[in-house]
Amino acid sequence: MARQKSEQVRKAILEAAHRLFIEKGYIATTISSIARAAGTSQSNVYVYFASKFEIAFAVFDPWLRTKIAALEANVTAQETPEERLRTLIDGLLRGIAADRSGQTLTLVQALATAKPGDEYNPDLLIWTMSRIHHMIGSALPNSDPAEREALTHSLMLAFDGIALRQNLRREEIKDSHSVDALYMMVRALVDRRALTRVQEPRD
Amino acid sequence: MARQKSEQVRKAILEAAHRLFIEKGYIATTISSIARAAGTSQSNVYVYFASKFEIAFAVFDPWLRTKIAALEANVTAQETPEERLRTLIDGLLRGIAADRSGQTLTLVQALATAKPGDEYNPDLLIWTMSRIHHMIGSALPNSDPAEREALTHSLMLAFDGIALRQNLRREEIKDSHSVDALYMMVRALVDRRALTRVQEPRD
DNA sequence: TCACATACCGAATGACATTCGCTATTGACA
DNA sequence: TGTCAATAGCGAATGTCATTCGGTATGTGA
Repeated sequence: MARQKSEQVRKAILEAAHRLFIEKGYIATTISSIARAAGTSQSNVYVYFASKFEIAFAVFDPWLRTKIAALEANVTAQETPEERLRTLIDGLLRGIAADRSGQTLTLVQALATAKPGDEYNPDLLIWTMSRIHHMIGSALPNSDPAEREALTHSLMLAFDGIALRQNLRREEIKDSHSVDALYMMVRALVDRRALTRVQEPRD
Repeated sequence: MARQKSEQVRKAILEAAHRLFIEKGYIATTISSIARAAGTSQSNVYVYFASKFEIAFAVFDPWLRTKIAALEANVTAQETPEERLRTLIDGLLRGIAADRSGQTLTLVQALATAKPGDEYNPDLLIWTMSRIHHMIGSALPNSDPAEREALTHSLMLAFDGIALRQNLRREEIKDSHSVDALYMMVRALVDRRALTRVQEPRD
C-alpha cells in the first residue's frame, strides 16, 4: 500500500556513489554529494539506504561479483594448469585487489570505519571464497583437499593484505614483489608434489 | 626561549591514548577523552601533536618496536631453523598482527581514515622489514637471497591481511587457517630445496 | 626584573552522518 | 472515481567530532 520506492532513484544513488567512491574514496565522499549527484535530497537517501555503510556494501557487492566472474572465465579459458594458476593469482591480486580504479578501497575504508551496528551479509564473502576455491581446483588438479583449502585461505589473506596497502601504505613496499613472492611459494608447493611423486611414485 | 613543553604532559597524553585505543579503537577514541584521561585540555593536546593521526603513530611506533624486538629474541632463542620458522610466523601473525589487545587495529584505522596531509615516517616500516628479513635468514639458512626477499614480502603482506581482518571481517574466515596455510607453503618451499638437493647434489 | 614566546584553556568553527517535522504522492480499497 | 493512510521526498535541525581561535598566565633567557 501507499507510495513505492522508485527503482530509478535507487539506481541513481548507487551509480552516483559508485562513481564518487572511485573518484574520492569512501571516506571523502559525503552523503550530501551522493544525493546531489543522484538528483535527490540528502535525507531521501536514507529512505533507500539505512546508512553510508550500507551504500558502500550495495556498491561493492555487484562490483566484486562481476570482477570475480570475469576472472573465473579468464582462468577457465587457459590451456594448462600452470597458466590457470598464474592467471588466478595475477588477476585476483593485481587485477582486483590492487585496482585503484575499483571498489576495493571502498570496502576497506567502509569496514575500517564501521560502527557497531554496521552489519553486512556474509553471502558475498562465502561466495567469493567458494569461487576461488573452485578456481584453485582447476589450477591445481590432483592436489589434495587440505592443500586447496589452505591455498584458498592464503589467497584471501593476500587479497586483504593488498587491499589494505592499496592506498594506506607507502611506496616503500612494492605490491608487485609480494604477488611474485606468493606465486613463487605456490609454485614451490606444486613442484614439491611433483618431486615427491618422482621420488616415491605411487599414482 | 620561553616556556617549554612538559615531558610529563606528553607522556600522559601518549599513555591515555595507548589505553583508550586498545579499549575502544582509534576511531571511537576522541581527542576530548584522551585529554580528559591525560588531565589536560582538548586544545592543549594540539600543542604536543599536530593531529589525531600523529598521536596514533606516536603510540604505534614504540609498541611495534617492542613487540618485534621481543619476537626476535624469541626466534633467536630457538634451537633449530624449523623451530625458528614456526616461532617467527606464529609470533608475527598470531602474536602481533592478530592481537586484539594490541595497537595493530589502531594503525589500520588510522591509515584507513588518514587525510591527504597525514604523512608518516617510513623508518618504522623499513626497520620492521629489515628485522623480519633478518629473522628469515636465521630460520632459513642457506636459502638464496631472492627467496629470503620474497618471504619477507609475503610475511609483511600476510601481516597486513591479518591486521585488516582483525575486527573488520567476519568470523566466517578463520585467521588460524590462513596462518597455518602460510606456514605450510613456506615449509613446502624449504622442503623443495631439500628435495632438489637430494636429486641434484652439488655442494 | 623584564619581556616575549608559548603552554594552556574555554569557546568557537566547520564537516559530516543521521534524524525530524512537514508536505505531497500514490496505490489499495470502497 | 473518490478517499485515505502509508510513505517518498524535502529543508532544516541535531549531535559528534577534529581542529582552530582568542585570550591568559607562566617559565625562560636576557
